Amino acid sequence: MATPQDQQLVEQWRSIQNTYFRTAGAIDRALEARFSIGLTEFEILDLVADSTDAACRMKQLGERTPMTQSAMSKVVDRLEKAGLIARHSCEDDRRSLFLELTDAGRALHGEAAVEHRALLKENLA
Amino acid sequence: MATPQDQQLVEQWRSIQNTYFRTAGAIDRALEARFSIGLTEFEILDLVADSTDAACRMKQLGERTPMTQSAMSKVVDRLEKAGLIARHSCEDDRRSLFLELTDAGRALHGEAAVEHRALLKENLA
DNA sequence: ACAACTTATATGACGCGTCATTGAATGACA
DNA sequence: TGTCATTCAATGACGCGTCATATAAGTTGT
Repeated sequence: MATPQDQQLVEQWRSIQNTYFRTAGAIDRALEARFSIGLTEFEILDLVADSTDAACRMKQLGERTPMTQSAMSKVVDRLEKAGLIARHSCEDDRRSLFLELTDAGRALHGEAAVEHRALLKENLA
Repeated sequence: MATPQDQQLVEQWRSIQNTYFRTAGAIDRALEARFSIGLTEFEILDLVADSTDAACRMKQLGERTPMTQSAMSKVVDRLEKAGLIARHSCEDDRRSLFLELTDAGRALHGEAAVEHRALLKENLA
Protein backbone atom coordinates (compact mmCIF):
# COMPACT_ATOMS: atom_id res chain seq x y z
CA MET A 1 0.00 0.00 0.00
CA ALA A 2 2.19 2.82 1.28
CA THR A 3 5.61 1.90 0.03
CA PRO A 4 8.61 3.95 1.14
CA GLN A 5 8.85 5.19 -2.43
CA ASP A 6 5.34 6.54 -2.21
CA GLN A 7 6.15 8.24 1.05
CA GLN A 8 9.10 9.90 -0.51
CA LEU A 9 7.08 11.06 -3.50
CA VAL A 10 4.45 12.54 -1.27
CA GLU A 11 7.12 14.28 0.78
CA GLN A 12 8.66 15.73 -2.34
CA TRP A 13 5.29 16.90 -3.54
CA ARG A 14 4.42 18.57 -0.28
CA SER A 15 7.75 20.31 -0.33
CA ILE A 16 7.07 21.68 -3.79
CA GLN A 17 3.63 22.82 -2.78
CA ASN A 18 4.94 24.58 0.28
CA THR A 19 7.69 26.30 -1.62
CA TYR A 20 5.29 27.34 -4.30
CA PHE A 21 2.62 28.73 -1.99
CA ARG A 22 5.05 30.41 0.35
CA THR A 23 6.95 32.10 -2.45
CA ALA A 24 3.97 33.02 -4.57
CA GLY A 25 2.13 34.33 -1.54
CA ALA A 26 5.05 36.44 -0.37
CA ILE A 27 5.59 37.98 -3.79
CA ASP A 28 1.92 38.53 -4.35
CA ARG A 29 1.42 40.30 -1.06
CA ALA A 30 4.48 42.47 -1.48
CA LEU A 31 3.62 43.55 -5.02
CA GLU A 32 0.02 44.17 -4.07
CA ALA A 33 1.04 46.30 -1.12
CA ARG A 34 3.65 48.37 -2.88
CA PHE A 35 2.51 48.53 -6.48
CA SER A 36 -1.11 47.46 -6.47
CA ILE A 37 -0.53 44.60 -8.87
CA GLY A 38 -0.64 40.86 -8.26
CA LEU A 39 1.94 38.22 -9.09
CA THR A 40 0.10 37.28 -12.25
CA GLU A 41 0.15 40.82 -13.54
CA PHE A 42 3.83 41.06 -12.77
CA GLU A 43 4.59 37.87 -14.65
CA ILE A 44 3.00 39.26 -17.77
CA LEU A 45 4.85 42.54 -17.41
CA ASP A 46 8.03 40.55 -16.95
CA LEU A 47 7.44 38.46 -20.04
CA VAL A 48 6.62 41.47 -22.17
CA ALA A 49 9.65 43.31 -20.83
CA ASP A 50 11.84 40.36 -21.78
CA SER A 51 10.43 40.07 -25.25
CA THR A 52 12.71 41.60 -27.80
CA ASP A 53 11.23 40.30 -31.01
CA ALA A 54 8.45 42.36 -32.54
CA ALA A 55 6.18 39.45 -33.28
CA CYS A 56 2.48 39.43 -32.47
CA ARG A 57 2.70 38.41 -28.89
CA MET A 58 -0.41 37.43 -26.97
CA LYS A 59 -0.15 33.99 -28.47
CA GLN A 60 3.55 33.55 -27.97
CA LEU A 61 3.41 34.73 -24.40
CA GLY A 62 0.88 32.02 -23.80
CA GLU A 63 3.54 29.48 -24.63
CA ARG A 64 5.83 30.80 -21.94
CA THR A 65 3.49 30.52 -19.01
CA PRO A 66 1.19 27.90 -17.53
CA MET A 67 -1.65 30.43 -17.73
CA THR A 68 -4.71 29.81 -19.81
CA GLN A 69 -5.37 31.91 -22.88
CA SER A 70 -8.47 33.14 -21.17
CA ALA A 71 -6.58 34.06 -18.03
CA MET A 72 -4.01 35.97 -20.05
CA SER A 73 -6.68 37.94 -21.78
CA LYS A 74 -8.10 39.06 -18.46
CA VAL A 75 -4.75 39.87 -16.94
CA VAL A 76 -3.94 42.02 -19.93
CA ASP A 77 -7.32 43.70 -19.50
CA ARG A 78 -6.38 44.69 -15.97
CA LEU A 79 -2.92 45.85 -16.99
CA GLU A 80 -4.41 47.92 -19.76
CA LYS A 81 -6.96 49.49 -17.43
CA ALA A 82 -4.13 50.25 -15.03
CA GLY A 83 -2.32 52.00 -17.86
CA LEU A 84 0.69 49.70 -17.69
CA ILE A 85 0.42 47.98 -21.02
CA ALA A 86 -1.02 48.73 -24.45
CA ARG A 87 -2.56 46.47 -27.03
CA HIS A 88 -1.75 47.23 -30.64
CA SER A 89 -3.45 45.44 -33.44
CA CYS A 90 -1.07 43.56 -35.64
CA GLU A 91 -0.93 44.49 -39.30
CA ASP A 92 0.06 41.10 -40.66
CA ASP A 93 -2.72 39.25 -38.89
CA ARG A 94 -5.54 41.28 -37.53
CA ARG A 95 -6.61 38.54 -35.17
CA SER A 96 -3.40 38.87 -33.26
CA LEU A 97 -2.39 41.48 -30.77
CA PHE A 98 0.87 43.06 -30.08
CA LEU A 99 1.62 44.04 -26.49
CA GLU A 100 3.78 46.88 -25.39
CA LEU A 101 4.65 48.34 -22.02
CA THR A 102 3.69 51.94 -21.47
CA ASP A 103 6.23 54.22 -19.83
CA ALA A 104 4.42 53.77 -16.54
CA GLY A 105 4.48 50.03 -17.10
CA ARG A 106 8.17 49.97 -17.79
CA ALA A 107 8.89 52.06 -14.74
CA LEU A 108 6.76 49.95 -12.46
CA HIS A 109 8.24 46.77 -13.83
CA GLY A 110 11.71 48.00 -13.10
CA GLU A 111 10.97 48.62 -9.47
CA ALA A 112 8.79 45.58 -8.98
CA ALA A 113 11.41 43.31 -10.54
CA VAL A 114 13.89 44.22 -7.82
CA GLU A 115 11.37 43.23 -5.17
CA HIS A 116 10.49 40.09 -7.10
CA ARG A 117 14.07 38.87 -7.39
CA ALA A 118 14.74 39.67 -3.77
CA LEU A 119 11.79 37.62 -2.62
CA LEU A 120 12.77 34.76 -4.89
CA LYS A 121 16.22 34.74 -3.39
CA GLU A 122 14.75 34.79 0.07
CA ASN A 123 12.36 31.93 -0.54
CA LEU A 124 14.21 29.61 -2.88
CA ALA A 125 17.27 29.17 -0.74
CA MET B 1 20.10 45.09 -13.36
CA ALA B 2 19.62 41.53 -14.59
CA THR B 3 22.50 39.69 -13.06
CA PRO B 4 23.15 36.07 -14.03
CA GLN B 5 22.14 35.16 -10.49
CA ASP B 6 18.77 36.78 -11.03
CA GLN B 7 18.37 34.94 -14.29
CA GLN B 8 19.04 31.69 -12.56
CA LEU B 9 16.60 32.45 -9.79
CA VAL B 10 13.88 33.27 -12.27
CA GLU B 11 14.63 30.08 -14.17
CA GLN B 12 14.37 28.05 -11.01
CA TRP B 13 11.13 29.74 -10.10
CA ARG B 14 9.57 29.10 -13.50
CA SER B 15 10.59 25.51 -13.24
CA ILE B 16 8.85 25.16 -9.88
CA GLN B 17 5.75 26.85 -11.20
CA ASN B 18 5.63 24.58 -14.21
CA THR B 19 6.10 21.46 -12.17
CA TYR B 20 3.48 22.57 -9.72
CA PHE B 21 0.86 23.49 -12.29
CA ARG B 22 1.48 20.47 -14.47
CA THR B 23 1.32 18.04 -11.59
CA ALA B 24 -1.55 19.64 -9.74
CA GLY B 25 -3.51 19.96 -12.96
CA ALA B 26 -2.98 16.35 -13.94
CA ILE B 27 -4.00 15.03 -10.54
CA ASP B 28 -6.95 17.34 -10.30
CA ARG B 29 -8.32 16.36 -13.67
CA ALA B 30 -7.83 12.66 -13.05
CA LEU B 31 -9.48 12.70 -9.63
CA GLU B 32 -12.31 14.85 -10.89
CA ALA B 33 -12.94 12.52 -13.80
CA ARG B 34 -12.80 9.27 -11.89
CA PHE B 35 -13.97 10.15 -8.40
CA SER B 36 -15.66 13.52 -8.70
CA ILE B 37 -13.37 15.15 -6.17
CA GLY B 38 -10.70 17.76 -6.69
CA LEU B 39 -7.09 17.73 -5.58
CA THR B 40 -7.89 19.85 -2.56
CA GLU B 41 -10.53 17.44 -1.35
CA PHE B 42 -8.14 14.57 -1.81
CA GLU B 43 -5.46 16.29 0.20
CA ILE B 44 -7.78 16.63 3.14
CA LEU B 45 -8.87 13.02 2.86
CA ASP B 46 -5.23 12.07 2.71
CA LEU B 47 -4.34 14.07 5.79
CA VAL B 48 -7.25 12.69 7.75
CA ALA B 49 -6.43 9.16 6.63
CA ASP B 50 -2.85 9.62 7.82
CA SER B 51 -3.87 10.97 11.17
CA THR B 52 -3.65 8.35 13.84
CA ASP B 53 -3.96 10.47 16.94
CA ALA B 54 -7.43 11.20 18.21
CA ALA B 55 -6.90 14.88 18.83
CA CYS B 56 -9.34 17.54 17.73
CA ARG B 57 -8.19 17.93 14.23
CA MET B 58 -9.45 20.79 12.06
CA LYS B 59 -6.87 23.03 13.64
CA GLN B 60 -3.99 20.61 13.47
CA LEU B 61 -4.70 19.75 9.87
CA GLY B 62 -4.39 23.42 9.12
CA GLU B 63 -0.80 23.25 10.24
CA ARG B 64 0.00 20.55 7.73
CA THR B 65 -1.19 22.29 4.63
CA PRO B 66 -0.75 25.71 3.05
CA MET B 67 -4.53 26.02 2.94
CA THR B 68 -6.34 28.78 4.78
CA GLN B 69 -8.57 27.96 7.72
CA SER B 70 -11.46 29.30 5.72
CA ALA B 71 -10.57 27.16 2.73
CA MET B 72 -10.36 24.07 4.91
CA SER B 73 -13.76 24.74 6.34
CA LYS B 74 -15.28 24.86 2.88
CA VAL B 75 -13.46 21.82 1.63
CA VAL B 76 -14.69 19.88 4.62
CA ASP B 77 -18.18 21.16 3.83
CA ARG B 78 -17.98 19.64 0.40
CA LEU B 79 -16.54 16.38 1.68
CA GLU B 80 -19.28 16.19 4.25
CA LYS B 81 -21.98 16.85 1.68
CA ALA B 82 -20.43 14.15 -0.48
CA GLY B 83 -20.66 11.76 2.45
CA LEU B 84 -16.93 11.14 2.60
CA ILE B 85 -16.13 12.68 5.93
CA ALA B 86 -17.92 13.39 9.20
CA ARG B 87 -17.52 16.19 11.69
CA HIS B 88 -17.77 15.26 15.35
CA SER B 89 -17.81 17.84 18.04
CA CYS B 90 -14.98 17.49 20.48
CA GLU B 91 -15.80 16.93 24.13
CA ASP B 92 -12.73 18.57 25.63
CA ASP B 93 -13.13 21.77 23.71
CA ARG B 94 -16.45 22.41 22.13
CA ARG B 95 -15.02 24.96 19.73
CA SER B 96 -12.94 22.31 18.01
CA LEU B 97 -13.99 19.68 15.55
CA PHE B 98 -12.90 16.20 15.10
CA LEU B 99 -12.85 14.79 11.58
CA GLU B 100 -13.36 11.21 10.60
CA LEU B 101 -13.57 9.41 7.28
CA THR B 102 -16.80 7.61 6.55
CA ASP B 103 -16.59 4.14 5.07
CA ALA B 104 -17.24 5.60 1.66
CA GLY B 105 -14.54 8.15 2.31
CA ARG B 106 -12.03 5.54 3.31
CA ALA B 107 -12.82 3.44 0.27
CA LEU B 108 -12.57 6.34 -2.12
CA HIS B 109 -9.35 7.52 -0.55
CA GLY B 110 -7.83 4.09 -1.01
CA GLU B 111 -8.48 4.06 -4.72
CA ALA B 112 -7.74 7.71 -5.30
CA ALA B 113 -4.42 7.42 -3.48
CA VAL B 114 -3.19 4.89 -6.02
CA GLU B 115 -3.96 7.29 -8.82
CA HIS B 116 -2.44 10.15 -6.89
CA ARG B 117 0.86 8.40 -6.27
CA ALA B 118 1.02 7.23 -9.85
CA LEU B 119 0.60 10.73 -11.18
CA LEU B 120 3.16 12.07 -8.75
CA LYS B 121 5.65 9.52 -9.97
CA GLU B 122 4.88 10.42 -13.54
CA ASN B 123 5.27 14.15 -13.03
CA LEU B 124 8.04 14.50 -10.48
CA ALA B 125 10.62 12.49 -12.38
C1' DA C 1 -14.94 33.50 -55.23
C1' DC C 2 -17.31 30.40 -51.92
C1' DA C 3 -17.84 27.24 -48.45
C1' DA C 4 -15.70 24.73 -44.52
C1' DC C 5 -12.16 24.62 -41.35
C1' DT C 6 -8.74 26.60 -38.34
C1' DT C 7 -6.62 30.17 -35.47
C1' DA C 8 -6.34 34.48 -32.22
C1' DT C 9 -8.58 36.73 -28.74
C1' DA C 10 -12.70 38.02 -25.82
C1' DT C 11 -16.49 37.06 -22.81
C1' DG C 12 -20.01 35.03 -19.45
C1' DA C 13 -21.18 31.67 -16.14
C1' DC C 14 -19.33 29.29 -12.59
C1' DG C 15 -16.33 27.30 -8.79
C1' DC C 16 -12.90 27.97 -5.48
C1' DG C 17 -9.83 30.51 -2.31
C1' DT C 18 -9.11 34.72 0.48
C1' DC C 19 -10.07 38.36 3.53
C1' DA C 20 -12.67 40.24 7.05
C1' DT C 21 -15.99 39.35 10.15
C1' DT C 22 -19.06 36.74 13.23
C1' DG C 23 -20.42 33.42 16.79
C1' DA C 24 -19.39 30.62 20.18
C1' DA C 25 -16.38 28.60 23.71
C1' DT C 26 -12.33 29.05 26.56
C1' DG C 27 -8.76 31.24 29.33
C1' DA C 28 -6.77 34.70 32.42
C1' DC C 29 -6.91 37.46 36.07
C1' DA C 30 -8.51 40.77 39.34
C1' DT D 1 -17.41 35.47 39.49
C1' DG D 2 -17.29 39.07 35.98
C1' DT D 3 -14.87 41.15 32.42
C1' DC D 4 -11.71 41.17 28.62
C1' DA D 5 -8.89 38.91 25.48
C1' DT D 6 -8.04 34.81 22.80
C1' DT D 7 -9.01 30.79 20.01
C1' DC D 8 -11.72 27.64 16.74
C1' DA D 9 -14.65 27.36 13.16
C1' DA D 10 -18.23 29.18 9.77
C1' DT D 11 -19.91 32.63 6.58
C1' DG D 12 -20.54 36.40 2.99
C1' DA D 13 -18.54 39.42 -0.23
C1' DC D 14 -15.27 39.52 -3.51
C1' DG D 15 -11.51 38.52 -7.02
C1' DC D 16 -9.39 35.44 -10.08
C1' DG D 17 -8.94 31.36 -13.04
C1' DT D 18 -11.32 27.91 -15.96
C1' DC D 19 -14.37 26.00 -19.19
C1' DA D 20 -17.24 26.50 -22.92
C1' DT D 21 -18.43 29.48 -26.16
C1' DA D 22 -18.53 33.69 -29.26
C1' DT D 23 -16.47 36.76 -32.59
C1' DA D 24 -13.64 37.80 -36.02
C1' DA D 25 -9.91 36.92 -39.25
C1' DG D 26 -7.26 33.98 -41.86
C1' DT D 27 -6.67 29.47 -44.71
C1' DT D 28 -7.72 25.77 -47.85
C1' DG D 29 -9.79 23.40 -51.66
C1' DT D 30 -12.72 23.53 -55.43
